[in-house]
Amino acid sequence: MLELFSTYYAYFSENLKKAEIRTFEKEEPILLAGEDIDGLYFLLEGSYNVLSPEINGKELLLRKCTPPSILGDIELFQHCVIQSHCIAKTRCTFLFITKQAYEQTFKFDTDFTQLLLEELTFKLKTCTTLSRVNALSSVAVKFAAYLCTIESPNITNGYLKVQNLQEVAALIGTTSRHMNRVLQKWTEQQIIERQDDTIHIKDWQAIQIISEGVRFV
Amino acid sequence: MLELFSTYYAYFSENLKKAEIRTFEKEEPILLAGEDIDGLYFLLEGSYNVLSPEINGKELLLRKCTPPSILGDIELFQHCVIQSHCIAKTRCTFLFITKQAYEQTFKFDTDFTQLLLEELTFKLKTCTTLSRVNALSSVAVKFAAYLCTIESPNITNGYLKVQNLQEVAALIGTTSRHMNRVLQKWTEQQIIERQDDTIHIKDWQAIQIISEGVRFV
DNA sequence: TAACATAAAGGACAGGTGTCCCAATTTGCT
DNA sequence: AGCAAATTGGGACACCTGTCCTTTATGTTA
Repeated sequence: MLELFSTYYAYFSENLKKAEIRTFEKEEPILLAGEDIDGLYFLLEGSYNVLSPEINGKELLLRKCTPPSILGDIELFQHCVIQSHCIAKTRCTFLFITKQAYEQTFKFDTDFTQLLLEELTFKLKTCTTLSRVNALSSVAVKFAAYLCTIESPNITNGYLKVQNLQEVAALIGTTSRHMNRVLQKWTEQQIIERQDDTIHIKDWQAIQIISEGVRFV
Repeated sequence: MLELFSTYYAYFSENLKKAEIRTFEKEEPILLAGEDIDGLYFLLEGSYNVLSPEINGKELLLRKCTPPSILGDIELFQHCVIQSHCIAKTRCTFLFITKQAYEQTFKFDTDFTQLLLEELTFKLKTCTTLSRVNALSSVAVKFAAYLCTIESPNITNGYLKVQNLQEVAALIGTTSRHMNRVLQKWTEQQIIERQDDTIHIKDWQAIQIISEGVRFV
């Protein structure tokens, strides 16, 4: 974290008095759609999910964020209320600067604005991909892609603990009923095995093929 | 256009020697996905569509752009090839600056970077909406939303000339077969009337209700 | 005008997906 | 341990959507 701090926010060194640290616990909401925001958040450590506010009862995973990642940019520059829910998935530490600090100081710092531009273009690029996937891919593809995306942190030896099937369904914009159907089919095809609240992925390669290379970066 | 020029790109006045004008005719490709880009384009006049490169034969309307609008930002900051097709829908005039001019001059201009930040956050905001719509809305909703989006320029007295149903279908990520189905249903419901290559929208309010407020801004 | 090529509309069918609901299981409480 | 409540998995059904293919309309050439 210190390394990240020094390379990524080097210029904060002299402006650090204008920044503060904010921390959120696992599962804690960081921002909720519709509320006002007071500044920019820079994720130093931890991870959070960005979810669209629900539409006909379904929410949708827009993005999974790990450092470096910035929150509040849309709201700051578009002068609008918070657009999406942001929920801490692990304990999150942010460097926070106020709108005023941005307007008075950081706005004029080329390194800082470059940082914002890089982050925003990254978000836009991945959002474009997601939009296309949402438009043209089936639930099976999205589910497989979801599994591939969360693979590393949550899966041990191919055993995936499904925390909450409902939630995963909501995340990819479908119903748990349909998730069960997909799981059933994969079970028949010997790709997975279900036991209690765990999914054992027997044929990881098959899942990767089904995912068509899609990832929720 | 002159007004736009002066308010929007005021600072170009002294740096204008670093910029050039580029023009594209109606239907002409401005940028094609996969190619390299050489700088930033600022739309002064005209309109163009941004389409995702096709996936299983379907392309997808990502954005309809009118001034002010910027092209090449993702590619410049993410150092990647062009992400989407950009096709002129009417004659387009751009102010163009090279990567080098950006790195050497404009990068250090606060007004300029603010402009980029505003444009990028705008794109990101609308892209997020689109992503959600693509994930959770039916073809009927998207088609109605499309009609509402293009309403003003293309529709006179509720008579809409369908230039090419195939194209519209591709734009919203479906098939012309299904478009016909939707049109058929709307005809039964007395919402529209088809005659030759024209759609007469008899009940514009119904279309707006079906669109659920979605717009392809 | 006849014959052919092309494009558009729609019928038939199959598969994906959502909704509703019930049965089985798990959970929680006393 | 036993019962009530909540959760979960899955059956039945309907609708949305894509694919394939036939029919009809349009245009083109000899």
